[in-house]
Amino acid sequence: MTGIPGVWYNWFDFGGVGLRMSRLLAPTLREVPAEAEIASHKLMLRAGFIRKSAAGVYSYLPLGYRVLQKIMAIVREEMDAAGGQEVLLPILQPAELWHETGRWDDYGEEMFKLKDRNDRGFCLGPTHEEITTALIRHEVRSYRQLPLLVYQIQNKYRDEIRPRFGVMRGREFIMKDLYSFDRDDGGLDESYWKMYHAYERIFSRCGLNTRPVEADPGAIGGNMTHEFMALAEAGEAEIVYCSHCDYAANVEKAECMTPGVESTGQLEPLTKVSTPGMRTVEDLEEFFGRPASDMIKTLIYRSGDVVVAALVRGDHAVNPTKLARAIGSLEVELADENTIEEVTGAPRGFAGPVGLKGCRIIADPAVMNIEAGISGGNAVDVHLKGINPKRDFTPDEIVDIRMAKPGDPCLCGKGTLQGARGIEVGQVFKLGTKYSQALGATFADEEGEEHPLIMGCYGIGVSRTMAAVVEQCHDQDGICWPISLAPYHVAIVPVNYRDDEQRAAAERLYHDLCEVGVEVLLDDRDERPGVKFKDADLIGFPVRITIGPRALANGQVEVRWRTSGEEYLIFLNEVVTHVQDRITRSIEDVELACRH
RNA sequence: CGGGGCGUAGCGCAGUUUGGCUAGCGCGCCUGCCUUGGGAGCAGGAGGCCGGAGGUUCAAAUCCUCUCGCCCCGACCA
Repeated sequence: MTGIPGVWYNWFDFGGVGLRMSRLLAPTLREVPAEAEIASHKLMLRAGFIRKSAAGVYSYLPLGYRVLQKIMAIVREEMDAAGGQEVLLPILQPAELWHETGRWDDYGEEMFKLKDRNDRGFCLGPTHEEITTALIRHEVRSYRQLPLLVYQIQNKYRDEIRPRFGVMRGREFIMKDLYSFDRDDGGLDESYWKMYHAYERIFSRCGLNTRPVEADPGAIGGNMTHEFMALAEAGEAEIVYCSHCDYAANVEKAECMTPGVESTGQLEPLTKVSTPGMRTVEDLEEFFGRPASDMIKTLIYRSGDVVVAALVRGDHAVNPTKLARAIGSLEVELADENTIEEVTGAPRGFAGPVGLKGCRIIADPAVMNIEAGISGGNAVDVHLKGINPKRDFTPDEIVDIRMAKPGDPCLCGKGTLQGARGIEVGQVFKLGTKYSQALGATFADEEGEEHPLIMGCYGIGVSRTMAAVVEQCHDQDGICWPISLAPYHVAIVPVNYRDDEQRAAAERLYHDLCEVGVEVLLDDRDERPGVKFKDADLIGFPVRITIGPRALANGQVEVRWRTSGEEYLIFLNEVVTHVQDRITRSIEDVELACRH
């Protein structure tokens, strides 16, 4: 079969590279289904790409499945090019493995758990660290077999607290996971960056505008990780990036410069002030006539049995992820009213660091630069002013627990942090030995000494990537597929298919384009032209070739490019070569561009 | 899990407050005519356990109880 480079032909035939619209299962909807909120969800439903089967569980119709296949093909090419080997692993996984790593309980409610007829525990794999490591521990013995990179592209299952936005956050979703096994940190580092760069290529080949950001490793463990964020307003993640340097991070992790001392050189005496009913920073600003940056916000958090007071400047917010890290736990939550009273001796709104005894105190460095601050007095309706942190209290720890926000100065000292929202389409992790140790996956070095394998894991949300692309590539009329992912490259639209001349020209063009390997859909329906144009725009074919009476009389047809709106007439005898060339070139351009 | 909302034809909705006649409208679907450069027009037609179960009543889409499902906002994640 001749073909266009980069186009992946499935081994089970789609019925050639062409298809007639009258045969295609793509039920387009004029009206927007009530359940859809964001553009990608609406459009994927309306264009007949997906249908819902349960909350967070979707069927992919032919057009949707073709797009998925193309994404997977790109992922495969890049994983293989980076030395990955594809495997197929169980989705149904035995509970014992998950008990060995402790994640049967850690994963909790989010894991789909089930039992077989003999009452043995199983789960539907939410991820594949356990099963992969368990496989490798039996098969890899020697340093000579390293590094090893294995990956799989499969359905994963997570009983999400709140599935939403169509396939963006499903409970059943397709994910690529690659696991790297190395003998030492140097090897891991190499694997990590190999994947990092492969990800950059994958997403640009998919036509996605992504940005790698530093992230918090969270529950999965490990110590270094980047998330690949597709920039989009509908994104659920908040990121910041520097206007000057390369710094970019998830806000959960983001750091920024600690504001310097704006010294007045004058210390004030510590004074008690009666502040009836004033609980918020805003109340205090008004009452004292001082800016929020003079306030010491004191928030009581708990994590299990541990209670801590978190101190940040009044105009800053606490970053719970950083706070959790600071106290060495996975998560923290704001303490309830009772706990606050117990610890501070006052109701919520009057906590302060001076004289606070009931718990650990963690202060953000910015707090320590305040010279004469205001904070709660640990008694009803009492605040203290003139607080000098260095003089009046001693935190147990001074550590960055502040939520960075747009406008804050970057650590580089030159730029300012900008804000953006992103869809997390991929993540690369340095895992270390957490799983290899728990599961006893070791190798023998040159001396015959056993060591745990050093692991990394690297995920791509394949189905989510599809939604992210639609989120970035659409307009009022529908989806604008990048050529590399389009379910078909070209739609041929005869204005009136019943017209003999138009039909003959359309059929010939259809045949010729198929023959040179262009993926083409012929709209042979007996519909009025408006209907066919609307559907073509909605589905998002990169190229539309319209065959109408006027141009056809001159032996011409109209070529229109979906994304740019570029439109021109071309002679029938040139159109095949022309379209094939342009499509080939635009695919190759993207591929070349991401080779360096 | 907390808060809010919704389940009536394939899709979008009205009707529910104040129980009552054959359960409606638009889109889509089927048949015919007509029409063919941006979701045409006319005529005819099919399609409903009004989410489910129980109750109140002469009578329930409508009132009561219980249940199931879905959506949105929050805490989690590819």
